[in-house]
This record gives sequence, C-alpha cells and structure tokens, in this order.
Amino acid sequence: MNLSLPDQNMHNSSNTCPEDDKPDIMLPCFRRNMYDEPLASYSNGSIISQLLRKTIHNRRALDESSFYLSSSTAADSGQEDQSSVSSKDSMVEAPSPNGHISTAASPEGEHPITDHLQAKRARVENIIRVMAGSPNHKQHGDSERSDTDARDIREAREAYRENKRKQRLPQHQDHSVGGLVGRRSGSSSRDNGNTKDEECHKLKEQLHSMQRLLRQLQQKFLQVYNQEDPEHDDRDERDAAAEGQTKVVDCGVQQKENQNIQETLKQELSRAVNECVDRVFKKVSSTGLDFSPQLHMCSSPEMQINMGYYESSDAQRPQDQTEALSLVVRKPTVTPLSSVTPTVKRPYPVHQTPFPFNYSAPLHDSQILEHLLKYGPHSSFGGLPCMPPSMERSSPDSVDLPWETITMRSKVTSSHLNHHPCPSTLGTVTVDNLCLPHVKIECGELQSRAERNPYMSLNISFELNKTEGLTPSHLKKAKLMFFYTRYPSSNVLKTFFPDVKFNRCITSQLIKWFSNFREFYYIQMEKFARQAIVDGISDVKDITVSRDSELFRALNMHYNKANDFHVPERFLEVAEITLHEFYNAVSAAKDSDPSWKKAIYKVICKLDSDVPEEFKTSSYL
DNA sequence: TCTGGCCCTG
DNA sequence: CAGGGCCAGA
Repeated sequence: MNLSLPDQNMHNSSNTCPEDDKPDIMLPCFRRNMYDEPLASYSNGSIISQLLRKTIHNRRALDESSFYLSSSTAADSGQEDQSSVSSKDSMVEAPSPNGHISTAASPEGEHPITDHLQAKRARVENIIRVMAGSPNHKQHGDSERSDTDARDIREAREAYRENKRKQRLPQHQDHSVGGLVGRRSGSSSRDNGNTKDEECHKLKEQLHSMQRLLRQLQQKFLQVYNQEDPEHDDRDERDAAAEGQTKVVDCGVQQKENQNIQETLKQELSRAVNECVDRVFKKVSSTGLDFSPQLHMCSSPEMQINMGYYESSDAQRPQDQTEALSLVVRKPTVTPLSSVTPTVKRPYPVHQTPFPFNYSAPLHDSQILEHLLKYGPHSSFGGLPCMPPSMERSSPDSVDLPWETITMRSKVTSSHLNHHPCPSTLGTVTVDNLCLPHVKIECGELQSRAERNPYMSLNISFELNKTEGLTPSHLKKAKLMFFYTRYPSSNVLKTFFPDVKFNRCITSQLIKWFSNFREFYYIQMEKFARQAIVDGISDVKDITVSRDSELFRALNMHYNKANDFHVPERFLEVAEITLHEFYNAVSAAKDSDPSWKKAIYKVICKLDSDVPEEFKTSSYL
C-alpha cells in the first residue's frame, strides 16, 4: 500500500510545500543540491551507489520503527532551520525507490518485518507526508488529522528534540543518508549495537564518496547541457525520477553526440579558415605584394620602417581592406592601412592570462573560435568565464557591456585607464593587435557568416559604439600624433579619435597626455641644448637634428617605442628649431627668468602641422 | 567659471 | 603617466 511511496511523496512535498518550489527558480545545475542528491543519484544512475543503498536499506529495515520515528521527527522541524530540507530528505530517503522493502530481510535472514511494524510505519509515513506538505500545519488539513496522528506527531516531536539534543555531531556531510543514520543510531543502538552502526557508517562513507563523484559528473554534464539545451535539461529533470538508469545510457549517447558535433564543427571551421587563407593569399600574390608568412611573423623593426605607415601607403589598395576586416569593425570609410600591410609589431601573440581581453594578451583567434564553439554565436563575448554575468545581456542595436570591470582587471592597464572601454575598442585593440593576416581573414570569414546569421551579427553590431575610455592603443596613437602636433586642440582630438565617446574627463585626459608628451619633449630639448653648450658648440647652426641624433633616438624611443612608425621629416625640423630655441635661451642666460620657457613654447606651438587623415580611422592602430 | 597649460610629485 | 596645485585667458 504505502510502500510504493517515492513518487507520491515527492509530488506531495513539491506540490504542497511552497518552499520546495524555490529551487525551481535556480539553474538546473544548482538545483541538484545535496538535499535532493539521493533522487539524483537514483535516477541518474550510479548503480554501485544504488546497490549500496539497497544494502543499507536492507539493514535499516531491521529496525524500521525507530528508523521511521527518526525520519518523522526529522521532518517535524517546522520551527527549525532545516524543516523543508529535512522533510524532503526523509521523503526521498525513507522508502525504497524500487519498493524493495519486501526484500528487506537481510542476507543473514534475521528479523523479518512484523505486521505491527509495517502498520506503525504506514501510520508514521502518513504523518510525514502531511507534515512535509505543510510546515505550518495549520494551513493544510488540520481538521482531517486524526487524534492518533496528532499524538504521534507530538511523540515524534519529543523524540526529535531529544535526539537533537543528543546529536552534536556536525551534519553538513550527512544530509542524505548520513543524517538519518546519524539520528537513527541514537535510538536504535539499544537493539543492534555498535557493530552494525560501524558497518552502516562505512557503507555510508563509501556511498558518499561515490555520490560526490557522481555529483561532480552530473554537474559538469548538466552545465554543458544547460548551455546548449535548457529545455532538454528541464525535461530530463522532470523525467529523472522515472527514467532512472535509462538516463545513464542516454547521457552516454548524448555525450558521444556532443563530441561528434564538436569535432565536426572544429573540422568545418578549420577547413573554412584554410580556404579563406588560400583565397586571400592568392589575391595578395596577384597584387604583387611580397607577402610571405615568415615576413609577417618575424618582421624586424628595420623592415617595418621601410614598410612604414605612410611611406608604404601607396602600395595599399582599398580593395585589400575588403578581404581582411577585423571581427567587429567594418567601417564604411576605407582604412588606408590594409590589413595585409606588414605592420606587425611583434611575433604572434599568445594569450598569457586567463583573461582573454587583456590588452597584453590580445584576443587569440582560437579564443574567438573557442568561444563561438563553446557558447554559440548568439552568446556574445560576455559568456567568457572572465566576464561578469551582467555582460551577458545584449540588445539588437548594441551590446552594452560594463567594461570597467574588465579594464580594472587588466594587468597592463594602469589605474589611469580605468575608464569604460567599449566593444569597439575590443575589436580595434584585440583584433588589430593581432596584426596577423590569417586572423583577420578568419575574422572576415566569421563576419561573412555573421551576415548570414542574424544572431551572430549582434556581436558585430557593437562596432557602432564608441568607447567611453582611452585604451593603450589610443595612447599609442596619440604619441604618434605628437610627431605632427604638439598642441592639438580639443576639436582636433575629437576628430582624430572618432571611436572615443568624448566627455570632459576623456578630453582632459587626452590633453593631459599631450601635456605630458610636451613635458618630456621640452625636457629633452633643454637637456641636449645644455649639453651642446657644455660641448662647446658656439654656433647654433652647428646644431642639427637628424634620425641619427641621440636626441631623435630618445624622442623616438619615447613616442615610437616599437619603432614601427616612420617619423615625418617635419618633426625633425621642429625638433631642431626647438633645440635652437633652447640653446639660444640658455646661451643668453635667459633661464634665470622663471618663465623663460614660455617664449619658447610660444614659438613651438606655431609649428604644428596637420595630422594625416589616416589617423582619423578608429581602427588605425 | 571653465578650460587649458605648466610645474611638481609620485 | 596621472593627480594636484596654480595660473592665465576667454
């Protein structure tokens, strides 16, 4: 009769007890907590654990009355901290899932279950059901309860309190079997002795270790499935109790299918990338550009100077751009720098930290692919483990990501850069910093796929955003701009940093950058001017600034550290003029005046030249 | 008052 | 390179 209680009890507890509904709002993988662990274990398949449970259960059946008294008392904790938990635990644990109470006789054949015990158990089970269903008792069917039941409840409460007083051992590892066994031992030791408890304890420990392993496996598996098919997982959850071992087989099959899909995806992607690389290489070779991979992987600074930004710009064709757009930036304006332009700053970067968007660790192409494989194209990059969960959200127009967190966590980004780099920066910085043709080709391929995939294009669309913070790339760009303008106006800055969302703070920071640049510049000028005087140079005309000059090297090292930018000739002229100014002023002992430099500044600020248009593109660097 | 620039300091 | 103080000009 009541022996086949598992399903019924579970339904009762979940239907009548509001607290049991709470786990439903949790993620499925978290729903399988330690309290419904027995259910998960049974349904999902540890055969060994099931066998162990049978053994334990068979032995436990020897003293059913005390056991169920414990169970019921455990359930009677409406005023205690673990009421619903304990009751649920009891519900699942007490009856055999396979109804093998009837086989409860132990292998030794000792102590069959008496009718008396069965009757008493059935009564107590009824109590348990009612109590578990309504922790407050008053709300549900109080009137229907018999006096006998009420008396039993009172007894159970008393017994529970007594047992609880006795029980001082930590329970945190005994929520399922152990908790019950632990409570039971107090009342059953009279009959069965310590040996049995020890056996039970050993078995319990074995069972727990196996359950832990199983739980880990389940959680991993569930996490995978929750990512891919939440509905499927929910269905599995609902059917878990009935399906039992079948699911073990299902899981194996699904896992295999999963692996197959993964492999297929990988193969398909690498094939597409290979084809793309071939296509672009063909195209590039048809343009006559020298484009060997080795050249780009290991290009030296000298070579980069020869193939510098502007001197080589005539060799760049707009059509090259169409083949190698970065993943997230496809600008309507044609970038003068072809993505295949050999502007490689350093060997192929590999990511060094678990933080994929670290500026010191540009987004690896495989990371992009890995992400797409792992989380799907619609996941957005917020799905990366390092990202705060709030990044998951996205909108059709833009992906509004709280990038401050990312920047703050960047190892390289110093405190002053704790602003709000936005997705377009992501595209610009990470992909551009890759500076590798095949990466961009791949990105181009992804882009073309994105055009066919409405979900994927969500990620592409954030190129329309502007960054709310300045990045190392912006700093580098500003330094290069300094070769043209020492005193850029706010408007010039806004013009040449179109991907930056300007506000007062950003403007001030950019202005501050140039102020710092000037400071270094003037310090060098004064230093070399004084050195010239010390060296005995008497004629200012003997002082020149060329690319071989120490002064130029110092400046170039500061503003163009990677030496991948061809400094315009005009800068050499301005530097020479500045040096002359300082030389003359110091020679004339004007430096005794505290504000003697102001006159020089006034001269130099008029020597600014126009910054080339190429700097206007946000993806310039 | 705001902005921009320089100077000093860390 | 940034922060803060100070100053000058609009």
